[in-house]
Amino acid sequence: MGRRIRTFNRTAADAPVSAGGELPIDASFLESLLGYNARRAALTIIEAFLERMSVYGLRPVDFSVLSLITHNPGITSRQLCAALGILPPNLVKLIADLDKRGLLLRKPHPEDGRAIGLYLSADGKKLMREAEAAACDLENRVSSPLSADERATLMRLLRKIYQPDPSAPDTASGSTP
Amino acid sequence: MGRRIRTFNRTAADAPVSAGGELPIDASFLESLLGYNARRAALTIIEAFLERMSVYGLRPVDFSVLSLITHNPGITSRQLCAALGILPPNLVKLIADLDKRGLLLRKPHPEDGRAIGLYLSADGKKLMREAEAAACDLENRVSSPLSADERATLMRLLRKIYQPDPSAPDTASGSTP
DNA sequence: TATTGTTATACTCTATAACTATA
DNA sequence: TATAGTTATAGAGTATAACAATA
Repeated sequence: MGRRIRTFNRTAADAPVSAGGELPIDASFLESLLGYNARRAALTIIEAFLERMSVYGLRPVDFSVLSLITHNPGITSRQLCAALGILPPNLVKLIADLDKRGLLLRKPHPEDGRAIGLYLSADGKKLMREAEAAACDLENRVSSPLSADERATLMRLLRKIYQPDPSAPDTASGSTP
Repeated sequence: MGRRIRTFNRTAADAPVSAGGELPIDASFLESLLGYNARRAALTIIEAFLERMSVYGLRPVDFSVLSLITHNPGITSRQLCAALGILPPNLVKLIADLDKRGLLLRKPHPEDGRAIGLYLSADGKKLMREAEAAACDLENRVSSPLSADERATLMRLLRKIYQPDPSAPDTASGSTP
């Protein structure tokens, strides 16, 4: 409870309740920025995710890795790094820890002697069945303030931000010197 | 360029271009999650923000702090911490660095001898006029894939996620054991 | 006794360089 | 020579405990 949060733009969720008698802070400029609102929403969801997945001993990054292994058996560390934007040195301990927990099988790649294919063990499969179900349950919970249509619209608009249609005209003055 | 990114769910933006001949990775489960999409969008915007603000020597957190001081002259460290979710010990160096750059004035609080009111210096005001204009320019750029209506809808739906209307019924099964 | 601002410190996350073994 | 996986390490970012001055 009262988990402490990252920086950037955040308004007081768990601020130590003030002694009182202070004027409210004007954060309207920050609140007019898309980045502020996107980050607030992402942090809200990720915080719920952290809490929901802690039962399984999985951080978001662990879940992401295991989910990719689940749906891509034999995937290599290099491919995980590319797909998740993790740097190779930082994946080593993560994989080693999941391996120590008996969730993984590591088999030498049949064609490339340098690579190691990653698979879920029986325990790993069992854990991920539960964890992915929990993720779906959480998904319903965090999107409960939205109608089904609104949820679909939100997904679509978010994708337009990070995967802008290259054929669409760029209406803004965007210059990057 | 080639900035390295945080963890959680990310698909390869700057993945080292593969040797080739590999099957594409199935990330459809991750891509079905609202948190994944919200984080991807937030990171896209924040990355553009980092780049745009680097001319001013401001990280997002510096910009946030200076913006709050701009619109709340005399604000205290404690209030900044509450508004931005920063822990007091972590704000000390941030404020000290902005002060060293001559962007701030620190005046003892007239009523509370423990507190220090924060103000922008003339240089700070000049910098923030430019930086907030740049933030508005960036805002137009990142939201350029969206129509004005879509941008407003996105803002509204994001706020519904992190500021759910308490009077609305919670349709989900949300249990947190 | 509680709060503001601070120091010291630790832990996590992210990043770079360099090694090894294979290709 | 280039790539997959690894080691060691450095730097952010974030966290807690404890202190002095003030309320």
